[in-house]
Amino acid sequence: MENKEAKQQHKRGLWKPEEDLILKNYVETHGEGNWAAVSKKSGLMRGGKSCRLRWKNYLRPNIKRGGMSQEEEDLIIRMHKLIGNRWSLIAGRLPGRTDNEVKNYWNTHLNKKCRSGKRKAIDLGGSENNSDSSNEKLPRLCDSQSQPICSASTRNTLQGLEGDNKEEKNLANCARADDSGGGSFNYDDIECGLIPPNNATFVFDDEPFIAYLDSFVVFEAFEN
DNA sequence: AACATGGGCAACCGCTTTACG
DNA sequence: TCGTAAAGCGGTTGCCCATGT
Repeated sequence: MENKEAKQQHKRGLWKPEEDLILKNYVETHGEGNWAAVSKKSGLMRGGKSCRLRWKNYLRPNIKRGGMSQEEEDLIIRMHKLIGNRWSLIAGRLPGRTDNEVKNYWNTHLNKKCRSGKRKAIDLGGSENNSDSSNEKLPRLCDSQSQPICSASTRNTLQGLEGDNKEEKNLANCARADDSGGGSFNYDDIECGLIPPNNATFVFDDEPFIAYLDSFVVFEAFEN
C-alpha cells in the first residue's frame, strides 16, 4: 500500500498530453501491469492507481470515445436490469467502452430516463414452483413446445456474458437454461453456485424475471 | 457582461478480491 | 495458512463548460 508520504508526492488532477504520451510509450514498451513501478520508472509523478486508470480508460488501444449508439444504450439498459450496477461486466459486453464510461453514461443519461419511467405490472403467470401469490401472474417462460419466448438478440446478449470468471459463467448458464424448471433464485444464490443451470428466473428488486427473456418484453418499464 | 446553476465527465477514494511469498 | 501488496471495482467528488437569468 502507498503510504501518506508517497501519496502526497503523487501528482493529481487532469492528465496532460505529455503525461499521456509518457504513459502510453511506457506501457507499449513494457506492457501492462505492475503499475506501482510505472510511476517510478516512467518518471511520471502519478500513483500506480492513477496510471492504471488513465491507461484503462483513455490510452488503451481500441478505446471508443463519444456518444453511445442506440444499440449500446439498449444493451446497457437491459444488462443493468439484469445485473445491476456491475459496470465492469456491462462494459465488458460493449467493445471499446470502459466501466467508468458506462457508469457515467448511466448516471447522467439513462438513470434519469429510467427513473422517469414507471414499471408496468407484468403478467407473469404460470410459474409452478412459486407459491408466492405475488408471483402467480408470472408469464409462461416458454410456449407450449417449451421454446424460449425471448428474442434471439437477448439470448445472445446473455449468452455472451460467459467469460473467464465464475460470475459470468453462472450468468451464462442461466442464460442458456431452458425453462424446464421454472423455479426462481436470486443473485446471491447464483454466485454461491447453489442454482442449477436449468433454473432461469431471477429475482431482482424483489421481482422475479426470466434471465433470457428480452428485457423489453419483461420490463415494459418506460411509459411514453 | 457578470453571475448562478446544472449537466457531463474525469479522476479519486476506499473497500474487496486476488496473487504471491 | 497467513499476511501483505497489487489490482479491480463501484461510489463519490470536483472541475469545466454551457446555458439561463
